[in-house]
Amino acid sequence: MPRSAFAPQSFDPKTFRPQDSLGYLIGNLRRALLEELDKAFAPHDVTAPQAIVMFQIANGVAEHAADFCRNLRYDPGAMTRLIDRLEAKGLVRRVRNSKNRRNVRVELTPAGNAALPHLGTAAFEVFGIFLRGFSKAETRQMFGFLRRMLANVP
Amino acid sequence: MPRSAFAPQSFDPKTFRPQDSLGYLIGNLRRALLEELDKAFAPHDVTAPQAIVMFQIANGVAEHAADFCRNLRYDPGAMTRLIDRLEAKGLVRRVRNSKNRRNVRVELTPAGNAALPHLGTAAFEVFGIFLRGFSKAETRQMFGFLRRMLANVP
DNA sequence: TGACAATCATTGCCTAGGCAATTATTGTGC
DNA sequence: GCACAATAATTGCCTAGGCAATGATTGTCA
Repeated sequence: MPRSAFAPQSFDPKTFRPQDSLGYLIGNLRRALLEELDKAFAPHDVTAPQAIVMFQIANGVAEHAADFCRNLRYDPGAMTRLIDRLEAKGLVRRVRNSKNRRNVRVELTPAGNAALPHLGTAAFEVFGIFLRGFSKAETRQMFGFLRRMLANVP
Repeated sequence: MPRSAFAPQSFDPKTFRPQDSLGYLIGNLRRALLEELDKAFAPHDVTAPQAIVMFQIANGVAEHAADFCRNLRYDPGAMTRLIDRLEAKGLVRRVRNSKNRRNVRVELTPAGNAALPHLGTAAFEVFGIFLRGFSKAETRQMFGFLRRMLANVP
C-alpha cells in the first residue's frame, strides 16, 4: 500500500482525508486519553495534568514550576494556578529556598505521596486499554515513533 | 530491549518515568502540533480546529455540527461557537433544510473554498516537519498504530 | 562593580472548551 | 395516531489554558 493512502506528500482537496491526518489522529487520541484518565483519576479529585506534575515530582525529573512548563509545553501562568489547586487540595506544597529566592521548589505532601500509587495504577489501567492488542515490539516501536516526532520540532 | 523500558505493565513509583508515558508523549505531541499548525494558519486567520472542520466539509465526510462533534470528540456547545466564528469570518455558512429542520447543514462559502488549498498546503508543511526522517513504511506503520489505539477505546 | 540581559513566578485579561439545561424536531413502539 | 425516547442545535455558566505585562531575583560581561 502506497504511503499516499496515509500521508500524502502534498495536499489535494479531492483525495485528502482529514480523518487520516496526523492532527486529527493525535487530537482525537489526546481527547480520548484525557477523557479516560480524568475518569480514572476522578475518585482522587485530581486531573490528568495535575497527576503528571505529581509524577514528575515523585520521579525527581523536575521540582520547579518552570521545569514542568518546559517538560509539558505548558503555560507558566496556567502552571502557577495548577499548582495552586494541587496545594489547596493538600497534595503538594511550595518550599521557598533561602539560597535561591527566584524559583520555588514544589514537593509532595504525605497525602500526595499516599495518593501516588493509586494514581499510577489508575493511569496504567488506562494505558492498557489503549495498548490492547499491541505486542511488546509494537509498543516499543510506537513509543519510538512518538519520541522521534517530538524530537523533530523545537 | 524489554518493553518495560517504554511501557511497563504495572506502576512502580521508583522506576516510572513520566516522560515515557503515553499521556505525556501524546499530550506534548498535541501541543507541539497545535502550536505549529496555528502558526501556519495564522495568516489566514483560522485555527487548527476550525481548519479540520473545513477539511471535513470539503471532503464530504461530514456536513452537520453533530457529525463534527462525533468525529472530533468535540463538545456540541463548543462546536456551535466554532461554527459561529467561521461564519463570522465568511468562510462557512449554515443552510437550513426544509425537509429536516432538526439539523443544519454547514457548507463552505466561496471564500472558504478559496482558502482551502492554502490551509491544506500549510498543514502538510507542518506534518512534514514532524515526519522528517520517517520512511514511507514507518509512516504507514505509525498511522496504523495511532488508528489501532483509537479503535481500542469507545 | 555596575549595567543589562535572562530567568522565574505571578497576575489580569481574553478565549475557548466541558457540562448541564433547554428547545425544537424527528424517530419508535404501543 | 400518540406518548415517549432520541437526536440536534443552542445557551448560560464554569473552568482552564494562552498571552502579555510585572516584579523580583540571579547571571553575565564590559
